[in-house]
Amino acid sequence: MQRRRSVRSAANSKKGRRVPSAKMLALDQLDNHLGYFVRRLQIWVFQDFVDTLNPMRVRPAQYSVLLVIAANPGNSQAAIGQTLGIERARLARMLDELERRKWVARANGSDARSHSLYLTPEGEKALAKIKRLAARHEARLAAHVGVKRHAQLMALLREFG
Amino acid sequence: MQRRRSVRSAANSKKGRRVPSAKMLALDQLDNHLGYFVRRLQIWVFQDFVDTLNPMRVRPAQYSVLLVIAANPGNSQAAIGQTLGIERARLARMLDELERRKWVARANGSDARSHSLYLTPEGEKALAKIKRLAARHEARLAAHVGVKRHAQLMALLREFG
DNA sequence: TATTGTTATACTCTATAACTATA
DNA sequence: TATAGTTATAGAGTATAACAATA
Repeated sequence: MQRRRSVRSAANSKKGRRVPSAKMLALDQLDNHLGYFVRRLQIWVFQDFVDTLNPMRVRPAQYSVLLVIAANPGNSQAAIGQTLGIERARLARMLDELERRKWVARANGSDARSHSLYLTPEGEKALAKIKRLAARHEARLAAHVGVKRHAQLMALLREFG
Repeated sequence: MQRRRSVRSAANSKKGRRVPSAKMLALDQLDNHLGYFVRRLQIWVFQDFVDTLNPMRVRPAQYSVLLVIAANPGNSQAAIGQTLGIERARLARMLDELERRKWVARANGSDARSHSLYLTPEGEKALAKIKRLAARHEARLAAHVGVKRHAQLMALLREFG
């Protein structure tokens, strides 16, 4: 269900196409758009997260869902989705996958329309491993942007929202 | 080819499903991941960009390509793609679309394998309008995160990447 | 009537592979 | 043999709509 390890980490490998020393062109107005830099950083983060978490085959959105279920057991799909900004149709299919892997269980709540979400014991164990890998990713990210800049960015973005 | 104006800006409209005052759950470790905040901000930026640029039907990646072609006329697809980190297969199809709209022209370069990219006069005119809308988006973004924070984030990210 | 969750469709973006035509 | 560009396929993520069961 998941793509195999990214080739990025194996750049210039026997199979990989040689990457010529990137000719960088003028960015013009792009240099004045915060969104451009945010996007470039976000792509790096996403890629490194996927590579680092590859042993557990977990993607960023799945990780966020597992964390929020673990921290708020018994909540509905609607609550999880609203917290993380994940669309309910997408979350339903994501939970199908997490349930298939026996990490998450959908129980029946008081309101018969909704499900109460929990991690299974197996899910708790998996999440412990996942958290260790996620911490490793975060350390790489800090090294990538610079430890000081990482702290400054974190402070600015956290106080914002 | 492009989706109609997002419903987000028309939240709680007659057709839209009512959004209950979002119940926010504990984020746990997510609060220590820079990538989480970057991702949330990136989603806002992307959505606002698409909404603001909707009159010209231009998406962020298209905008970046138009800008870089305009600032570096005559370059190859490979050079544009490397500068912006856009995969060549994706760029080829994006240029098909921009050529179809008569904004971009692919000329033959010295090397018969490559194309030299230019904006057409029509493309130049369109880009002028697009730049005005993009500036409006950037002002909204600054208001959204706070003008001071916007400047701080810009400085941090620009000096980094 | 409104909400929760589900299924389905369509489009964007990313990742790959295979192909052509050149070099 | 390698490069520039194209075409094709698959998966993730997002946006919508429509539906069943329940409130």
